[in-house]
Amino acid sequence: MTEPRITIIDVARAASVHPSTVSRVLNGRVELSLLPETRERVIAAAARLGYRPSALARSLRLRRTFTLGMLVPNIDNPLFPPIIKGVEDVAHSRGYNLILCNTEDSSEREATYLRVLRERQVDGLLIASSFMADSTIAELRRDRFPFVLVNRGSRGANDLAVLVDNEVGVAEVIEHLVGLGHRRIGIVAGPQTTMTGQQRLAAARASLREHRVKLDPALVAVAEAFSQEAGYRAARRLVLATEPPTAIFGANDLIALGVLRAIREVGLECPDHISLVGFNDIPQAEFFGPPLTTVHVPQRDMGTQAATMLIAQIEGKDIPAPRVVAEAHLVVRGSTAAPATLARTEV
Amino acid sequence: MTEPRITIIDVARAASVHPSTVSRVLNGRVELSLLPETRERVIAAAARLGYRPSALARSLRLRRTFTLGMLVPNIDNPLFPPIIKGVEDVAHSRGYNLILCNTEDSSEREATYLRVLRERQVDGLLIASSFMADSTIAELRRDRFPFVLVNRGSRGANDLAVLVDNEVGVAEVIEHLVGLGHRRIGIVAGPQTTMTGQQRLAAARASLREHRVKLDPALVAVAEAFSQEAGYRAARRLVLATEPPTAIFGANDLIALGVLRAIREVGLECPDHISLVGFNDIPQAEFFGPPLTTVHVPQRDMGTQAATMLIAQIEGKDIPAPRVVAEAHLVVRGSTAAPATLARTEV
DNA sequence: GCCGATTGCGCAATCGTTTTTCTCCCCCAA
DNA sequence: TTGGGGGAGAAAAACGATTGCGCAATCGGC
Repeated sequence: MTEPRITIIDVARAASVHPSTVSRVLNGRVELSLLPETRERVIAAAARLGYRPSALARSLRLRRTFTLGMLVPNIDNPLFPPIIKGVEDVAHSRGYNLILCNTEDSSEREATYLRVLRERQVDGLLIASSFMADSTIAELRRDRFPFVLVNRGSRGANDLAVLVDNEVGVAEVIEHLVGLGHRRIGIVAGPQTTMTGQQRLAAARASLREHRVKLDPALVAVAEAFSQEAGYRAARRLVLATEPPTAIFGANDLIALGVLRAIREVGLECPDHISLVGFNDIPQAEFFGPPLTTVHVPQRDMGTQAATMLIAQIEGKDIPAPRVVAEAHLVVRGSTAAPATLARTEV
Repeated sequence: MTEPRITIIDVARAASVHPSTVSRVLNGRVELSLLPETRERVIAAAARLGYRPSALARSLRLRRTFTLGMLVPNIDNPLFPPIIKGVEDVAHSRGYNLILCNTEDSSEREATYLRVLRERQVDGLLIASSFMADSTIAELRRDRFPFVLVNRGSRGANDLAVLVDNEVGVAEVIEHLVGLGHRRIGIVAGPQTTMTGQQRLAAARASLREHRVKLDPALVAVAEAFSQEAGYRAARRLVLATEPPTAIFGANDLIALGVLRAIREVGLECPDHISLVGFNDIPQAEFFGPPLTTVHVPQRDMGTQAATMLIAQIEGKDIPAPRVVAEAHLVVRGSTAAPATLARTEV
């Protein structure tokens, strides 16, 4: 730390060559021929001195950092870790590093991080943060800064993006609930400031309409975040309604957990009194009590695809399609059942 | 991207001053006096041109990156996200960035990442990765490279570390189980290549001895990782024993989930046939079916403490104590109950 | 009106690489 | 003997910032 850094110049001196020669040897450049003996001398000297190249100086000169930045809304949401792992896998195997930034759903932090990442000259950006203003994205687009949107769309026509098929996923949810006999279905939507929140709510509305099931406006609540707490707060109104729903669809699994808490708090049980469905199929969903019926999305895959697309863009390679839509399918577990009233009439 | 970068020189030209003046204005240096008018001209020019300082060049010159590196064994383990958030909070508020690296429990990846982080000249390191060889840590110590261990110890006497009080936590677990009447207690330990794995197993043995409860060697299994899958594989032997345990302690919550799966797979129920306890109290533990009895550790706090210590060390400030031991206390939920046999005799 | 202090800013070196261009030297052929 | 060619490595110019030092110009004091 305090002792002077060993530079390429020290190595050059130790090997009695010019620094530029050291650089060539260590980077394995073949354009210029080198005596095998010189090469060995340099390598030996570098090893002996414990030379560690300065990525900083290298990046400054190369104008390339081999670093990717990733903006995640909330790492506490178990949806993201697998995505991050996917990204990291690809990045690592292609020689890139990842700087991860947690925006905490705050657009102020988003802005700060974005600035910092650009100042640090990351080679590209993965944006999973859904609050980010479209204007910010437009700026990136204008600057031709490489980026890929993950799990969120943009108004920009052909921004690179890896999306989830919210329509199909939500349709399967509604289909399942209606099929079980539910007619009084509640929805705890995600924040309507996010595209995902909007899409899932719209898809639910459309799907209900298609099944000719009326959606009681009193049974629609909007959570201010994709979190358990927000889900809980939003759900309270639904479970306390004079005529509560027999099933509730939460816009993601965390919201669904909040709903579950609200259900229990008023002395009801899931799925006996109210069925519950989430979205995302976070890693522990099958262990919940009851095991959560939810929509599975290929999390890790989304990460690897996004990273692959980003690196392709950075390196100027061809990108097959600007947007990848990941399949989302319902996984039926224990949190859904036929409505109690129906069960009763059937008895 | 492709268009030439706007540098401090461009700003200087636009404001008709020398680059050094621009630097002084933008860094708010007070040693040297500047005419307010000049200052404004520079600021205006910088804003007009959309000047973005190069963190790379700055770091190179300053020999300081204002970046922290963090090595995490597995971001999939819900224990870590809250810790990471704690770290990030502090880092962010003190003007530092975080590079997060997921080592996947692979010492090879650990080594690679460590090298990369040092080449990138991070100012300090948070090490939560528990596989890391002591020799590697010794090297950091020898180089006087700032680092803080998180959720793991080291043989090095006074390395900075934020630890969990495994002894007390485990003692409470055993006390609880014994108090409920369990005498046939199984243990699924964590990898014995990690200090945490060793400590928790040793603490359990000690605590059982203290309560004069014999530990049947047939009821001790070691998981090769702190993961659900590893826990499941290790637990199968226990639940298939001729005389299975009436309670099992899993070395962390993920292992406990694996145990739960193994319990169910042989047609038993938790806690009716086998009680289950975990460790860490990961965020969704209370929603599991049954809600998991486990040891709570102040995750986010550990992160903030570790980051605070690291930054203090980097900035050469005083550090109150080299190691902080976070309290760990049992949280009783639904996965533990009196043993079935006992219940029967009591009836 | 002169001298020294102070103010305001320019100069140039530096951080550690990479890469293009240049030089030197040796060998061989005419 | 001379000129050309090519192989091996040296020189030097970037990359974009920071900062100790120095130099004018102004100001105050006597």
